[in-house]
Amino acid sequence: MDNFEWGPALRVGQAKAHKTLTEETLARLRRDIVSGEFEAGQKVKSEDLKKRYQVGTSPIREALFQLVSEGLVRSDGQRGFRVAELRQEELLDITDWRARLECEALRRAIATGDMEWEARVVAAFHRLTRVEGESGLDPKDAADLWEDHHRSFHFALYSACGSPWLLRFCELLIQHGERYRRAYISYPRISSSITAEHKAIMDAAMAREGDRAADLLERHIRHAADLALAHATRRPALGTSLAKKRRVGGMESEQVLKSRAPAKR
Amino acid sequence: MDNFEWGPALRVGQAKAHKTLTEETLARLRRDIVSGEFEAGQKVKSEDLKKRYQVGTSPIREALFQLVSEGLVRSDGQRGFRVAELRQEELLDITDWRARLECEALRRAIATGDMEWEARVVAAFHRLTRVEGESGLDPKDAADLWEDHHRSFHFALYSACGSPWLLRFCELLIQHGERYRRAYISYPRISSSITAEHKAIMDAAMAREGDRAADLLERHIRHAADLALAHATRRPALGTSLAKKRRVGGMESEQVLKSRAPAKR
DNA sequence: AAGTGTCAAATTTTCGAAATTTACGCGAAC
DNA sequence: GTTCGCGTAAATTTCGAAAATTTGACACTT
Repeated sequence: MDNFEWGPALRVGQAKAHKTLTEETLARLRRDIVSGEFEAGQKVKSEDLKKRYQVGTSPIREALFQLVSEGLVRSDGQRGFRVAELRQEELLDITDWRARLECEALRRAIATGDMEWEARVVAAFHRLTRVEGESGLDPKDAADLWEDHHRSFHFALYSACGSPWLLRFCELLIQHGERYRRAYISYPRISSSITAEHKAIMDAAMAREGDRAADLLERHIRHAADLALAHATRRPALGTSLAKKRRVGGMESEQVLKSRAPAKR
Repeated sequence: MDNFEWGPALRVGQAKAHKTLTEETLARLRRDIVSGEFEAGQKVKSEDLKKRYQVGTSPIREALFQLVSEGLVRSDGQRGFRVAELRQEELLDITDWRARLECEALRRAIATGDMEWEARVVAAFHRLTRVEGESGLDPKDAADLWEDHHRSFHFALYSACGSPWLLRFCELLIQHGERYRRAYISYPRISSSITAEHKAIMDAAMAREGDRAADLLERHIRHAADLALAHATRRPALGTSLAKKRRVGGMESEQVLKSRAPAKR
């Protein structure tokens, strides 16, 4: 509990109530970018954001600048902001480093984690499985909820790694990884195999079997990325190198592209 | 040439002229924090910064928020900003990751770097050695100048690693490492042994001997950190609780609180 | 056609002041 | 002597509008 100095970014559950408008806006904006509410490469006009989040110029810009530093947003000279593009290349990079760093973090946590860490992991896993059964929610909300808890579960696993910097790097990579996954796979179906993977990782961690846990985790990470890549190549339109985000008139693109409209309320 | 999407942070030389006030303020503020112009843990009042940098509220706050994300500044709820503290523990963490990640980056660059990369490295080294001979400057300015080129040299070495994320992580770590070094060693004397280390690393890299280069680089990084730690324990005032970090024996005590005065225009 | 220059609209950046919130001092009560 | 309240001062956050910059269109020339 002394290694959490950083990033209110990924906290969920009894998250500290966001106190300033900037913090709140940051969290919302980040969520909306990661969840694909904004398209990759899209220009974000502060005027739009002001209307969307009902705040003034300052909180918007302050939040945007933090996201620039996190790599989710890019700021072009005096020409405003854009959502970061998606490139398959980058997904590979992210996946490699996730595998490297998260496995290392998990090993360290397993080596040194105490009972409190175990409790955090078990609790996070429990919440994750609970949330998977949740019904009666708008699909988008359900996805958001699941992703929140998914992130929390992973983060809990690493939370006892003892290295704030490692934790921070994992935090960034997880976030970006999630964005790729959600962009490429319009809806993350919560297959039971994923759940099984999580359980296996947790079991290995609780049994303090570092090698096995790391191995399972690496598979888990690569599996997710492979799945995303498979979808990506199937419908190559997303964001990247295709200059114009021209909606190709095919039937397949109809349903998958342009997955969701901005915040229906 | 395609891996530099991130961070105007560490560019030097023909850096793109900072266009917005926010960017310029960010660069200046970062430099002043890293160089120790602001003390660790010190509260930074936006009013003071406005006067110091002669800009309005927005650029100040926008810059501060980016630094929060980089870990150089912390934002306490609605209670303003503080310069991040220094902890010997964290220096160890940073050093470990620098050794790991920078060596990896160097290996990759050596494996795949092209002639342009070689040219960048050689040029950066040349500038660094040139700057070391520079005389007739205010010591602080000389230090700033040297550090700029030192950073550039390291960054050039890794620039061909092919992984934007790795590069970004190195960028962050180098920055923080520099802050620790400069905080602990009030004035970095440019010993000829440091220069020799740089030359050895460069030679190994140009000879495409990855193992040797990585080994030298790791020594270089750890050497710098050890030096800093030695100074740190000699005058324990800096930052926070000295905790119980051993690492380097030496006489403690000898209170030389307060290494340098803030600001000074 | 292609290039150029100008002007207006749109957008971003920046400022300064209002609105909130926190910090501090001082007296009263226990 | 300490703790609690309360009111004022100081600082931070937030807003909205002014200033500066970019974008796009249109006419004009080559």
